Amino acid sequence: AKSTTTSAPIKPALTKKGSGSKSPLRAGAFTNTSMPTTLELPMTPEGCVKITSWNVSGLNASLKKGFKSYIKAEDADVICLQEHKVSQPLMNLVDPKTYPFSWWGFEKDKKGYAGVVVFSKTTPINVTAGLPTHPDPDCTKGRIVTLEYPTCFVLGSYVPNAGQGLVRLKERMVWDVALKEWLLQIKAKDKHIIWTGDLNVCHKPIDLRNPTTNTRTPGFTNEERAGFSAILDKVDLVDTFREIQGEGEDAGGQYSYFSYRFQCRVKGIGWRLDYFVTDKELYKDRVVESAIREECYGASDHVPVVLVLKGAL
Amino acid sequence: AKSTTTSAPIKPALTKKGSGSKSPLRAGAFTNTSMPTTLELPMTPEGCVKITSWNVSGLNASLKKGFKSYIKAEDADVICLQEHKVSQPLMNLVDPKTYPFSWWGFEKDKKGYAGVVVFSKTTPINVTAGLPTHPDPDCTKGRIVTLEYPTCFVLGSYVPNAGQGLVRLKERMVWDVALKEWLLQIKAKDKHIIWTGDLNVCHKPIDLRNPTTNTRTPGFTNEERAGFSAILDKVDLVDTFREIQGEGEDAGGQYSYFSYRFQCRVKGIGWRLDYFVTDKELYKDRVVESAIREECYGASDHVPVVLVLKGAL
DNA sequence: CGTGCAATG
DNA sequence: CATTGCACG
Repeated sequence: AKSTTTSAPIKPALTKKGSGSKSPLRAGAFTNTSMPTTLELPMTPEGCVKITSWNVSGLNASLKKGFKSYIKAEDADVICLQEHKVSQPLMNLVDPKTYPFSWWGFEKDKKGYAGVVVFSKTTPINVTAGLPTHPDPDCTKGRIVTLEYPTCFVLGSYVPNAGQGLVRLKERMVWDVALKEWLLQIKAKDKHIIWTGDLNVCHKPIDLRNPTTNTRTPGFTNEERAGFSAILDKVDLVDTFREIQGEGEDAGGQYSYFSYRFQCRVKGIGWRLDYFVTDKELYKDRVVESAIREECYGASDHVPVVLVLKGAL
Repeated sequence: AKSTTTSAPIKPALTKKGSGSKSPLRAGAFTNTSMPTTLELPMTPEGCVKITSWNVSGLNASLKKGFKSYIKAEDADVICLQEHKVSQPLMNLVDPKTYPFSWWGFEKDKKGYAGVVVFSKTTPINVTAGLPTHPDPDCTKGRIVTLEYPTCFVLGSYVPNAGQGLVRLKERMVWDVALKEWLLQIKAKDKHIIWTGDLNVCHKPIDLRNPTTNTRTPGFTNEERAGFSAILDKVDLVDTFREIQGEGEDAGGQYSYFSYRFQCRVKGIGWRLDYFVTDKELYKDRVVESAIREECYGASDHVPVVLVLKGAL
């Protein structure tokens, strides 16, 4: 499954690639609607670690549609999954020898809803379930986990959706504030921060295909965008993918989510909802690549995103 | 779709056929699990009418699995369907020119549940929705309709299931009594009676593959069997299929329902739940055939049953 | 247009 | 092992 032909340079992503105009379909864009039968992904470069984040939109369904082929092909050091939607840990989802550490989070009192899980090749020093700074921390345990490694914190998260008609926009804003507080608390511990997951926000117009018609759609309201901006500003973090790609004319058109409805995938109508957000030092000194695995569509309505870092976690 | 090669004799079914031993699979038994791609069924004999009854287990699903090919191949004069599970009439389910009459019954306050519908080439004199003799007649309108034709009443029905753990066995017994009363009322009008549908009962051990292990399973309790017996006795009706086939060693093994579970279809583990029950005079003088369309499996967990009658309705 | 659940059979 | 509606996205 793994390609042995690629021996990536240390900073490949910093040479922008795969981007294109905002025209209906970027040149060479992927429009497959099911997982490719053979999946070859670049090896993790020597001396680097790779983290992947993927909203699987239901593990049981994803398993039938190529989940494992992606996991094997990517061979990430840390795997963060969102919306597993199972009510018990699934065994042998990943090879337990390769990933001795796993942590499952479940939504309180709502079976088959949300849920995050992380796997890791190395065992973290410490694990924090949920958002301790949230007014109702118990209700966040299915949505976020903080893994402490020697050099950094890795946060795998599934940020609450504001809901149809924005009925849960207030709860979302409460979450954003609580998360900001939590990030400030762990930042005080003088370790690097890697915040990943389905953040359920498009930060800027460049991050979705149709910004003008979606200003009151969950994920692109001013409130959510401001909430995200505030976190980046106050905690002094950067959106690694955007930082690398820039905001120029040719930087758009790469998305991590394509609605199952209206044939959005084939039409290239997507949203960038899945991120790797890091502190600036880590970004500057250690980030090698921040990429969207757009070709890995079909086992979910989201595709995985990956971050490659120099050094160890 | 219709076969023009068959010119059936007037009383074909009275020569028993298709029956066999109760051994795991009857010789020549159908074990297809999806609708046959080409479906040829005998034409209605000259001077006869044909009625079909079919529990479709969800019309929308059935439509995707060959519903229309059966309807066309059978070309019945009256079509009685049960468990349509839609909340509004579906248009063009059958050709409205061929079947100018239709009547839809919906379960009160329970969308996507039960529901009967009838189509007829000739328009009945009178239509009675539901069971007027029932303590709560409104709650029976999704389950039974009585069509009055010049020479007979045709009742299309979906008899309430006693439920898991027999939690609704009492309601079922109330229904059975109410139906008996209703049949006695219409019998007083000196017309023939044809009661059809998914009657949700196996009358005798011969009517299901595993009688001994199912004495407390809904559909084969003493209470339900006695309720059915009482109707036949008190209203003086006969189970046409059993009357023709008899109760001998070779008469079993023909079923109208095969659970989706446990590969019952392939194993030939079935139940005869769908009937044509008539008054004895009609049976003696006019019934030509009472058959189970066992080959028409796959668009539902039930197969259609048909009755062929001499003369007009 | 998908995921999951719950009720129903 | 199917069907449906529902909540959610």
